[in-house]
Amino acid sequence: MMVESASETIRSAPSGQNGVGSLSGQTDGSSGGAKGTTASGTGRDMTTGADSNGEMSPAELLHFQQQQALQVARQFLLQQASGLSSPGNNDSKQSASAVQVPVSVAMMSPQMLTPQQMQQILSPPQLQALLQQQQALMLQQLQEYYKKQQEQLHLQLLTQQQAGKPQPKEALGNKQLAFQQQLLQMQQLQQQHLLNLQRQGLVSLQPNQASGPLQTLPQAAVCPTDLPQLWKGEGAPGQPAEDSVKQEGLDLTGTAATATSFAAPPKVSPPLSHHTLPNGQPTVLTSRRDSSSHEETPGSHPLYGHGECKWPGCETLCEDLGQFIKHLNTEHALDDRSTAQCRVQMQVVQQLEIQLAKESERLQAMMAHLHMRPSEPKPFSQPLNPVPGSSSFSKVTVSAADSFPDGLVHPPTSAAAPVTPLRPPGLGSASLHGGGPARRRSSDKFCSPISSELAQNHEFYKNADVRPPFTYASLIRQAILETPDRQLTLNEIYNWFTRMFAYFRRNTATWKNAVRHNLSLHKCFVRVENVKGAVWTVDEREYQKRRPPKMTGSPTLVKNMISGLSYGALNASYQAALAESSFPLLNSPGMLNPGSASSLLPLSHDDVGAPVEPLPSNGSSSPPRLSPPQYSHQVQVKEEPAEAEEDRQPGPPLGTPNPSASGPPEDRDLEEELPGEELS
DNA sequence: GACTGAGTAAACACGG
DNA sequence: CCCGTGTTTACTCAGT
Repeated sequence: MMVESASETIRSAPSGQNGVGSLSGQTDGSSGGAKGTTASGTGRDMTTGADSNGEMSPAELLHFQQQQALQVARQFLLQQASGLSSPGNNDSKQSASAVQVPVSVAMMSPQMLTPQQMQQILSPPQLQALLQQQQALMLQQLQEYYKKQQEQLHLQLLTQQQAGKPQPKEALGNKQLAFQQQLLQMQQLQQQHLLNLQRQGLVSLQPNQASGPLQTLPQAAVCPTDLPQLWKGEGAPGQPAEDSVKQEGLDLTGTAATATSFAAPPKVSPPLSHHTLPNGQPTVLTSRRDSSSHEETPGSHPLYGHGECKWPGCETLCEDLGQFIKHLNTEHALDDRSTAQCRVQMQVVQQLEIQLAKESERLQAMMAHLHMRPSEPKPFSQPLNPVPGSSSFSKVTVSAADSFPDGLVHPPTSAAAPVTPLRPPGLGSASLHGGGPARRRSSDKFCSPISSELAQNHEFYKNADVRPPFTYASLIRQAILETPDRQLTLNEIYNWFTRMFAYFRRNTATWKNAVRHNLSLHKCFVRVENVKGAVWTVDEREYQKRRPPKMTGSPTLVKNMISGLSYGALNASYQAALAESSFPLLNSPGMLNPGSASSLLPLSHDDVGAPVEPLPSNGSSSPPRLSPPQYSHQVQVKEEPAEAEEDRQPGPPLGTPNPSASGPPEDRDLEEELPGEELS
């Protein structure tokens, strides 16, 4: 019909979803724009020279860091007094602290400093600690700084690409080079600063310590490829955060990632007596390997790649794995230095994790923003879990959940998806299946409780001319239950439809007729003569009955259930389904207001009461549970009295064992209902 | 292929 | 007579 075609078009529109593209675009834009400098300019400047950069110059940064270092130094001295450092004896304390900084430096500044340079700087305990703290600070600063640079570069790259002139990779490489030069410069400044400190007696350097303090900077340089990738990963279109995480993990393979796995300080910090294991690997490394999937791959090692040692700051070339192992054992044995390096690496990882968390948060916020735009509803991957595999029961579940219009029961939708999708759950799958009149029965099965679904996509349905994935019955019921007194006139129902759904602002004759048809057809809708005329109410019991579980497949099972004699015969899957479907109900007892609640309760008592108890899955036979919706449905359908009306017979059901009353007691009911509904 | 739920269309009755 | 409301029937479609 026309309606259908209309919905069809609408569906296609949102499904086109170019959200990804826009998302990425925004990401890039925000990231780049936030920096406040023109990407192009920055990039070129960087190519030529470090100082021409318009942003915070390395010198400035260094100056700032130096000031911080002084401050930290004072703090450190105080801390030393309080014995904050390593618990071990004085020696260990000294050695540990003494090693840490240099090591970290060494591992961080591999590319930047030559071994000689690194050896050059020696550090006493205090300096070590100072540097360590300073390092943390600078690490953060550098990472941010570097990130900015990368953002700019990325932005520039994008800009140029958009201009149809794909920038040669060299350009980017040059920029990175320039940036590294900047870093180097900063390192040098830092070294000078350190020397000054040394002269002043603030610190003294030990010869055997690997590199100077400045190496911290390089740490960022070590990760230059990592950070940008991480950033790109999140910003890149179609590249979910997960990918970025993966990338990070990959990039940091052997470093950050692995370090994280064995980040437990106790393991690392205290110098262990034993250095190597049978396999020749250091204890620390071994443990790391063990936890790593890489370990399993013979001939590979997380710390070995491209023929060189990936140990932070090492890069020693190794012909093969064997040589590498040897190298590991000799150069990276479990000593203070390695331990300190691990610590530093831990810091790196922590920083990255923090950064990742931040970026993830941002990504979510961006996605939320984009998806929540009512004007541009975007299709969304099915956020709901239609309970695959239990289709026959899912329906019951839905209906049960539907019984709580107040929205107390929220489908997994919101929980599952970080962002509340505007796109109606049912649209993607069944509700909009093409062609023909809108037959959304299936969608109804898939959709979450109408109340929550509506609550979440309220704006969407309100503005988008999309047919809601609910049946007329469920919509009518929702409309009625939304009102305080749980009753509506026909006209009010009409109004609710038009108010809530843009879709129902057209073809009024059609859907109004359908509404009337449903009101009359379904027993769950009860017409009540009111002072002001006739109003419609909902009989929850009937509504629940309306959707008997698809037990057709197992008539015997149904019979068994009805008889109430073979509850134990219920197969596990069915019981599981019962339990599953029961949860929604369990959570939403409050949803029922006096009126509907009263009507619903009987149901639970009737059907649940006897039958449920035997069911182990639910564990509790507590009436409020209504756990066995399907079950109850079945029973009701078959034998339950049709007191659908106003459920004024809560007693009978309870008192008289309905289950067993497979016939006699409720004859009248059966006669009333069966002919019409079941036997028809 | 039968059964069933759902949507649509239409006829009809009734009362304001 | 028109309109809104309510009931009922018939048909079709889709899922099981």
